[in-house]
Amino acid sequence: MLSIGELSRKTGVKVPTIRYYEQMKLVTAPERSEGNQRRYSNVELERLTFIKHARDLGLKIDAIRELLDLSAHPEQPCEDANRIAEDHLVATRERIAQLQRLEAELMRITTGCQGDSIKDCYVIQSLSDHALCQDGH
Amino acid sequence: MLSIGELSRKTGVKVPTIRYYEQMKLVTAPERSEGNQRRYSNVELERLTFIKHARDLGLKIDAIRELLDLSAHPEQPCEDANRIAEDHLVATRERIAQLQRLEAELMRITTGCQGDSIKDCYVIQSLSDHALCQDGH
DNA sequence: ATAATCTCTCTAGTGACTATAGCTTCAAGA
DNA sequence: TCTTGAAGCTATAGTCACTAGAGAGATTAT
Ligand SMILES: [Zn+2]
Ligand SMILES: [Zn+2]
Ligand SMILES: [Zn+2]
Ligand SMILES: [Zn+2]
Repeated sequence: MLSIGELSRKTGVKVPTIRYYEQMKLVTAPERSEGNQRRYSNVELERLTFIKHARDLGLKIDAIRELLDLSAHPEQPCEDANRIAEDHLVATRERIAQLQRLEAELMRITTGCQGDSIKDCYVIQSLSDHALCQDGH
Repeated sequence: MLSIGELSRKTGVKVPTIRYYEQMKLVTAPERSEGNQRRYSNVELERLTFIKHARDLGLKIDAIRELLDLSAHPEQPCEDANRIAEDHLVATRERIAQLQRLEAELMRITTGCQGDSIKDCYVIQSLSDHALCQDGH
């Protein structure tokens, strides 16, 4: 049986975050010691490891909840799990594309200023006037 | 003189957001009509246009506040403005790089599943076991 | 036994908005 | 002028995924 601190060290999830996940019903409330402290078994260790990995990959809590529910039904088809992962991949790609447009614009802006005074600063001018931009953001 | 709705339409910033910016002291409280409604001049239109553009480029409110303060002193050197823009460019690039690592991992995961049942689902397995990943995230 | 560390609950704060409720004001048509 | 409907007002709470802090109690090591 693990204390919350030990579970935290093993998973890399911070102690207050574990308690937050319990509140959000992402993990079920574990057993308690005589003195009311949480005591975790390997089942919870594995579940929290799953959650951590999914969060690190950028999945939202709701998506993770769905995936956890699905993994509790091993005989069901896995199309829903695949769809969740694919949707997240698509969203990630869209986010990358958007950030790349911003990157191009920011590069143009930062390299355009010769470091004179504010009244001639190309950074300030560019922010004041979107017409100087190459792209629609 | 513009009402808040007209200002919203001209800038693309939603009405509640304009009021929020006023609360955050990003824009100063404008004049009021006899009936206590906000009335904006072109000064505020330009300022809000600047803010909108900076937000669209991903700058944080605090950075925008600094840039607005700087642009009020036209004779000062502009190195601080350049630094803010460059810092944001660096942060944007880091974010892109991180998302690209996630994208690669998600692509591997989503293409790895042949759509069988949950107990054989490669999506679920990958989330359970970071050792299957190619990269550290 | 004592000290150091951990854990408990509860509340509030973060960033940048968004939504709702219940009210008042404004502008335009009849 | 009266009326109606849109727009605006304030204040409060909700979003997401945590993070910080206070003040009390539990556990562990010496
Ligand atoms: Zn400059
Ligand atoms: Zn632009
Ligand atoms: Zn699958
Ligand atoms: Zn991984």
